[in-house]
Amino acid sequence: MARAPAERGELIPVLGEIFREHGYEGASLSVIGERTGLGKGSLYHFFPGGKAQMAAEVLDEVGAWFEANLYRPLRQEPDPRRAVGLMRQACLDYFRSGRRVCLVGAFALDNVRDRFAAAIRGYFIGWIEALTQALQRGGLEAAVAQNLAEGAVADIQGALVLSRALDDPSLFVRSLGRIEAGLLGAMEAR
Amino acid sequence: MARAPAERGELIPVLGEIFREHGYEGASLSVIGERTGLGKGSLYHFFPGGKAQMAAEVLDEVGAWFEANLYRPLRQEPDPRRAVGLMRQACLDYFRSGRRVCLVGAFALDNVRDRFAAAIRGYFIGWIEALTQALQRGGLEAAVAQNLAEGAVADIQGALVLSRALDDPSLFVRSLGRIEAGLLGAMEAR
DNA sequence: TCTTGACTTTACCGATCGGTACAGTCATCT
DNA sequence: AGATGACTGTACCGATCGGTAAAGTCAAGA
Repeated sequence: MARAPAERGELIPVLGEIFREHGYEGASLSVIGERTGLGKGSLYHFFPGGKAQMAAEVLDEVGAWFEANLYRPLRQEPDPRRAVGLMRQACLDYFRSGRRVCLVGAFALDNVRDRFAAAIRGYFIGWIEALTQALQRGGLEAAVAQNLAEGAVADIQGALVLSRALDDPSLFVRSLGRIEAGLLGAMEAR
Repeated sequence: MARAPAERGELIPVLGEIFREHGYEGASLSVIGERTGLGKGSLYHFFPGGKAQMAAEVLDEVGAWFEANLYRPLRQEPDPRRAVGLMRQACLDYFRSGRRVCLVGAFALDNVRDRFAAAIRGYFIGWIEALTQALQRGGLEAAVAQNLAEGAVADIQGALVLSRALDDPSLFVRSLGRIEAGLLGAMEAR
């Protein structure tokens, strides 16, 4: 960043990136101040609740993005095969082909999970439900669709872990292809 | 812990649990001291390299456990179907049916990844290679086996993330069943 | 009995943590 | 021009961070 943002709203994505890179505990106020170009005074003016409020708003924003760009298309796209394709593309974009980590997943593994349990839970529940709906529209039975959806979401999270562990973004891209193929195949088999 | 361990070796698993629960940055020396029952003096007597050495030795121990209880059986068990079953059971045991997080996966998402990159990479490479070998013994072509192995390891990591996010260990148990079935099915289809 | 050395206890170090207080700054409105 | 209020810079708070130093404890060996 290195310069002050025009609006408070522009601050949230920057904070998101900081939490993604450093984790909650690792994102110290000095790091945040440095990256946002804002002193503590300004930060506490915008976020009287301090770091916890910053993280909460970032989680909200992430949740809203996924709702608008992933869950809603999954629920509304009439062609379920196309819906799954949209999900794949949205993931590729959002996670920068595996170079970007899932903030919510990282928080889930961290000991801050308890503090943001509701937001974390809502993020994944929303994803699984939306994907389940799409799969049901593809002719799959509710229980089967739910199981497949859980597996696919878990697989995406795992692919992010693994591609970061091996420092190999292509693994994430490949994984997404395999996951999409698996879902399409299941719907194909009716 | 609450009491001093008889041997230094008994310290490592305790440290592992601490890092699993608090992450690297969250595992402060005061937390470590409290849980191990050891003061800073003792800790630095055993680990002159401080927290970094503790984490490194924990990673080594975890790596050794997986080598002995997962990778080696995967490579050596003559019946590949049984090998996959052993992997499932070992994961259920080690990850306490999803109640326990994968330390290496958590480190991979954390910003300490770079510091322990080699150990993290080795852990996952070893797992993927061993599983790939088992799948090849099951009649699968090298490239196919490698792809399936990557996917299975990622899926396990993702199941850990998801079951912790939803606070639902049963999701991990179910996922492991699905993963095993997928691998067995692929070998079945030759 | 005296010595040795592994281990522990305690006090301390400078740095940094999240957070607070408050005096400025500065564009906008009256 | 004067007042308002959003925003910022800076100094500071007590607590805690990772790490060091050194005196003290104590069982085993000579």
